Amino acid sequence: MKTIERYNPRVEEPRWQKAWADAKSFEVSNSDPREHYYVLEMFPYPSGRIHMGHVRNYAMGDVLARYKRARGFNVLHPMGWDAFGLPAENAAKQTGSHPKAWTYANIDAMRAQLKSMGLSFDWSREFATCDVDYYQRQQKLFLDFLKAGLVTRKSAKVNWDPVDETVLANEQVIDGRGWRSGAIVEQRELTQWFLKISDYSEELLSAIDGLTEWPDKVRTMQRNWIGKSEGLRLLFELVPSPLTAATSIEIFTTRPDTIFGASFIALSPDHPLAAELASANPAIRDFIAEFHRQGTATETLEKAEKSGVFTGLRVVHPTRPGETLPVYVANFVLMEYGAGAIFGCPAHDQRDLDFARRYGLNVIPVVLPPGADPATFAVGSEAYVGPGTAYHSEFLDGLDVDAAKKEIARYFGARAVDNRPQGVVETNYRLRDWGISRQRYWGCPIPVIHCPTHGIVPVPDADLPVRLPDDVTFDKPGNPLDHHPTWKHVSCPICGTPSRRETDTMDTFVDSSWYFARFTAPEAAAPTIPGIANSWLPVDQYIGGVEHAILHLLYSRFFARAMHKTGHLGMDEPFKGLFTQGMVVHETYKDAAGEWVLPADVVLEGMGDSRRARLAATGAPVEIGSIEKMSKSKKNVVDPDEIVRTYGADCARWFMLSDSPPERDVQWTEAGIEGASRFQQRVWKLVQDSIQLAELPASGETPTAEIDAIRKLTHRVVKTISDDIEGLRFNRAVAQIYELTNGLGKFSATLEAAPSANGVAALRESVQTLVQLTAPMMPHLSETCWTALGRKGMVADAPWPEADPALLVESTVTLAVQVNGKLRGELVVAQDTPREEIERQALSLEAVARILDGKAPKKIIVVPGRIVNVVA
RNA sequence: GUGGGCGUGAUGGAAUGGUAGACAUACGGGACUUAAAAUCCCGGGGCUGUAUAGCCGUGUGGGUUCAAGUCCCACCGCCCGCACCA
Repeated sequence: MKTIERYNPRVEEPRWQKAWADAKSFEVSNSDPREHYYVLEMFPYPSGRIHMGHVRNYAMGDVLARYKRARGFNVLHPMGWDAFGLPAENAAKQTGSHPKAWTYANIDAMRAQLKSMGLSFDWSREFATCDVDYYQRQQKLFLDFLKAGLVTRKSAKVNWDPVDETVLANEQVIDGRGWRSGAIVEQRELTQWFLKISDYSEELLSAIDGLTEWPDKVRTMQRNWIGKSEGLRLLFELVPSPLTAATSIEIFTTRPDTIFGASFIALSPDHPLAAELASANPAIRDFIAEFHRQGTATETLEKAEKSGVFTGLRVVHPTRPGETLPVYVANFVLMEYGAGAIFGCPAHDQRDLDFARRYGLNVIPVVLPPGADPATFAVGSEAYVGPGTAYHSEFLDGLDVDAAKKEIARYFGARAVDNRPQGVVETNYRLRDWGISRQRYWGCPIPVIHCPTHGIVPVPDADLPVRLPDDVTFDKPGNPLDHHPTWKHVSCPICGTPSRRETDTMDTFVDSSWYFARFTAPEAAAPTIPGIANSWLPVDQYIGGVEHAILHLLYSRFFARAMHKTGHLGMDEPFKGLFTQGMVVHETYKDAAGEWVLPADVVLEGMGDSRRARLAATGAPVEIGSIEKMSKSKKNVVDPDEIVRTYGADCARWFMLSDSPPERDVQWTEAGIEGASRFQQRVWKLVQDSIQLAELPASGETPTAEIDAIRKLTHRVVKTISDDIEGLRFNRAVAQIYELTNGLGKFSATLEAAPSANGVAALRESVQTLVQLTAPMMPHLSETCWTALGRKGMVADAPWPEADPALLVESTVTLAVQVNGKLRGELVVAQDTPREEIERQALSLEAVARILDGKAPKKIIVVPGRIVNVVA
C-alpha cells in the first residue's frame, strides 16, 4: 500500500468554506415548499473575539441544522449581532473610539472567526441590532405597542447603577449589584418608560405548561419569577388617633385563615403612612433612615435581624371586637409586594415569630397540626406552617386551611370598612412591569417627543427612523444624547412648538426580544411580514446559555404576545424547543507571584496527585487551581483562533460535541483536542485505505457472515445516530461514530490481508455512510472524503442515509442468564425460540445446573430478547 | 431558608427496571524504528499471587421487585436558581 498523506485542515477548511459560499449552500428561500425548520442559537454580543462557549453553542446548532437539511427540511439557520450596549460606550470613554466604529469593527472580526468555523449559517440574512434598518423597525414596534396600550410612563423607584450611570431592570440586579458593573445599586425616583409585561402575568405563567420542549429547570425558574400568590386584601380599622387622619390600614395576606392569631400590624419603611408618621416622630424617622442605609449598603440583607419600631397607632382586631393590635414599622416588609403592609401571625409565620419574640408580642396558635393535641400543642422557636385544622378561631374551628381561607374571605367580603368591602380576594404577582428607559447613547432611541402643550407625542411613522447622531462626546457623565447641542431640540409634530425629543434609549433586552422574528424577513419594510414569520415561527430549536433562562426568554415570550396583539405575528410562543447548553470550563493556573497564567504558557507533566505545571518559558513552577468557567479575568481561556490554526475547526467542533453531555459543563483539555485530531486522521486514513483496497487485485471472497456483520453495524449506527442528533445527545452520536470507525478499521485490516471484491464493495459503502454521518460534526473533513470517494457534488447537499429496517433485526439474540438476579452465563438463541426451549437451554447451562444442584427452580422469568432469570 | 439538579473506574462519561462501566482520555505491555514522534496490537473497577473460577462493587442506610445505578423513604455531600413575596 502507498503511504497516505495526512489530512490537512489548514488547506481543506478554507477551500470548503469558499465552496459552500459560492454555491450559496445555506441560503434559504422563504418560498421553498419543503417543510420548514428553524434552528437558532442565541446571537452574540460583538465583544471583539469569539470564545469557546460560542464554539460549543454554534457547533451544536450547526449539527442540528446540517442534519435537518440532509433530512430534507428547508432549514433556516441565521446569525446576527446583539450589538447595542454599554461596553461600546465604555470603550469610547477609554480609547476614544466611536461606539459605532468599535462595534462594527468587532462584528467584522467575529464574523471572520465564525466563518472559519464552517458553520452553515445563511449569512445573507445577517443583521446587527444597531443597524438603522433594524432599530427603525423596533421604533415602529414601540409606537404600535404604545397605541395598543402596552407601554406606560410612570414615576417609579428604579435601580440606579452609579458606575454605569443608568437604570437597571429588577432582573439586572443580582444580589443588590448591577449585573454588568457589579456596583451596589441605589434606589432613585425617576419617570420611566415601561412595557406592561405584568398585563400578561397570568398568560405567561399558564402558557409555561405548554412549553413541553423546554427544560423543566427553566420552566420552574420562570414560574417562580412570575411568582403568583392568591390571598386577601384586608382593611384594618384604625383606633382614632391624633397622629394621622387615616382611618384604616390595608394589608395583603395569603393566610387570612390565621386572622384569629394576629398579634400585630407591620408597615414597610417605604409605606406612605410610615413616612407621614416619621415627620412627627424622630424614632420612626431614624429607623427608616437606618433601613435605607442598610438596605443598600449591606449585601447581607438576608441576615439582618427582624426589627421594627412601634408607631403609637393601634388597629381594631377585625374578628375580636374590643381587642386592638399595635402597628409597627418593620424592616422585613416590602413596599413593592402586596399592600406594603401585613398582619403578623407569629404562630404560623417564621418572620412574624422572630419579630414577636423580640418585641414580646403574643403567639397564639390557630392551626392545629394533624394528630396534635389542642391542649398541649405550642409553638416554640419554629412557626408551624404546615396543614391542619383551625382552632381558637370561633366560627372557623374545625375547618382545614383551604376551607378556612374561603370562609374568612366570605366573612370579610360581606363586611365594610370605610364604605368598602373589608376583604377582597386578590391574586398577586411578583412580576413587575419592564422598565426599558436607559440614559445611554448606544441604544435604540425611544421615538417620542415631549411637547409643552400636547405632552407625550409619538414620532409619526413617516418620520422614522429616529437616528442616533454620530457626533457625540463621552467626556461627561450621564447621557451623551442629552448633552448633544441640537439633537433633542425638535418641533412638536402636532403644533410645531419647540419641543424636546426623548433622550432615553431602550434597554438592549428589547433588541433581543424579537430578532428571531426579523430573521424570517430581514429586508422587510415593516418589522415582519406576518405570513412569512408565521411560516417559520415558532423557532423549532433554540440553543443558548441557561443564564438567559429568565430575562431574555421571558421578555421574548412577552414580545411575541405583544407583536401578536399588534398584528406583527400570529403566535404567542416564540420558541417551541429550548436547549440550554453547559459552559466550557478549564483549569486555572497561578504563578509564584499569585498572578493568573494562560494555559498556553503552561507545560503540564505527571498524572494524578503528582501532576505538576510549570511555565513554558522559564520552567518556573505554576500552581494548578480549580476548574472554572473560562473567563478573561482568570486567564483560563483558550483562543478558538489558535485552536483552528493548530488543529482545524472540525477538531474544535468535534471535541466540543464529544465527551460531555451537552447540557453539562465540558472541560477543555489538551488531551481532548489531541484526541479529536487523531480521530480526524483515522477517518481520513480509513477512507484512503478503502480507496487503495479497490485498486488492489481482488482474490477470493469474504464470507457472507462478515459482510452482513459490517452492514448491520453500519445500519444500526445510522439509526442510533439519527435518534441521538434528534434528541441533541451529541456525545452519544460521537461515541457511535467512534464505534463504527473502529469496526470499519478492523474490517479494512482483514481485507488488506485478503482483498475480495465483495468485501471491498461493502467497505466502500460503509465508509461512505460513515462520511455522511460525520458530516454534521466535521463538515470540512467529510467534504474532502466525499470527493476522494469519487462522489459528485457535496455532502452538504446529499440526503441523509436511511437505515434499512431489514438490517436492524438480528436473527439471533444473546440472552443473559441469571440465577437469583446474578449473572451466571449467556445463551445465544434464534430470535423466535419458544419460551420452553429457552428455559430448557438456560437450565442446562453448567453454571446454572451447578447452583441448582439437582433441585427444581421455583420460577423462571424470561424477558424476550433480554434476559432469563432462574429463581432458585 | 426554598425550589431544582447531580453523586458510577485514575478522568470525561454510557446504561427503555433486565449482562454496570459503551465510547473517549490517562496509564501499562508489545510491534514497527538506529532513536523519538506518529501508527498498529493487547490489557485495563477492586480483591482472591495465576483465573477457563469465585467474591465484592454505581455517596451512606433501609425498602419495593424474580431483577435496582435506575423506583420509594431517610441521611451525607456537591452544583445551580430564587430569596424577608406575607
